[in-house]
Amino acid sequence: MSQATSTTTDPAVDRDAAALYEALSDLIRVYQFRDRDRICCHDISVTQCYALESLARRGPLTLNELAAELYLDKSTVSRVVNTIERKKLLRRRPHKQDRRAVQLEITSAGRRLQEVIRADIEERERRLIADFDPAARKALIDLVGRLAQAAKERVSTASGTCCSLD
Amino acid sequence: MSQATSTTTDPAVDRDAAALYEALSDLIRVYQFRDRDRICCHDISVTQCYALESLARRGPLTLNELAAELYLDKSTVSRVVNTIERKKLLRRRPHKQDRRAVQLEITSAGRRLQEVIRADIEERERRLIADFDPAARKALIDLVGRLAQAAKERVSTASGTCCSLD
DNA sequence: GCTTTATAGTTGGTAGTAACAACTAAGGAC
DNA sequence: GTCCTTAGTTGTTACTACCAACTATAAAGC
Repeated sequence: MSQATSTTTDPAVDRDAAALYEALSDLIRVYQFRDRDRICCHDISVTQCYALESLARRGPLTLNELAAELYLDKSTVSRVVNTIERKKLLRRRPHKQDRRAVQLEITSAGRRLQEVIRADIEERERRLIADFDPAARKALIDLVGRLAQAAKERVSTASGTCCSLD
Repeated sequence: MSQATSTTTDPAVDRDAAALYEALSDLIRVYQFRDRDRICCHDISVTQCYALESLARRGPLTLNELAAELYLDKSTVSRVVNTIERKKLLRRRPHKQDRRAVQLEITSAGRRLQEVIRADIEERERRLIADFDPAARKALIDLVGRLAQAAKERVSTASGTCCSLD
């Protein structure tokens, strides 16, 4: 964390930032497509799957918590939850302490489906990285993790309104 | 490229695949959000921005070519193009050789907007990686690039119907 | 050259995503 | 107990995304 967080003067960083931008937008585009394709054939959308995954990973959540987890507006999540609930993949339960809130719980069917999808995507992942040598794999996972973490921190601190910048 | 592409027996690969799955879905979720936030304040959506970016990078494309580039159905792209055209960020031109086809061309306003957004996102990218040492940055860019490439190849070969699975 | 057959793009229809704003109901402060 | 806040839902609007059906042009077959 140097003083030059606002605008780097190091040309190497600039170059790398541009390269990373390219590589990441490419990756994300392909991944989005692949996930769309992979997930939709289980009669569930990508967002719905993310929601299930969050519930599977984190246990029961309130609607607001889930919205925060997914970086979505609570109204959007409320509707997404409706759809998933209709498919009996999760349940709305009254919250123990707070009667305004709901507890969202994944059902066993939901968990099963989520497992299938996860296994499916992981299998693809496995094939992708099988060609990488172990050290490269480790580096990749580590770096992507750090990048995600860093991005997450930026988002939560800079959160709120659009274009508030920094 | 070993013989064991279908199901790896190497437990290290399995573990790494799971870890990568976690890290990448995290990253993609945050990035999608961030991009949504970043781009939408320029009165343009993420998909629209991808379309502009493709045209800026690759020059004039037909609608089908753009659809392939974005991994979207041509009907979707046709409508996305409508929206962007309405905003005068691109032009539909008759194709020279083929009167059925259209040439999609980014306008100078489109290019300017795309530049602003790219610079904006790159600035964020720069801050994210500024904390990484140069070697790690290089490794990250290289690995993400390879991953995107590998994913792209898989997608295009395994393409076609959903759940066709190799 | 004229009839298939294929391709490029648009439009219709449907479902879901996503935001903001307005609302209801419940909790907490005083 | 009124006032303010918070949890979720619903109304509204616009866009994303698919498949299927359509029009117009191009290319192949004969």
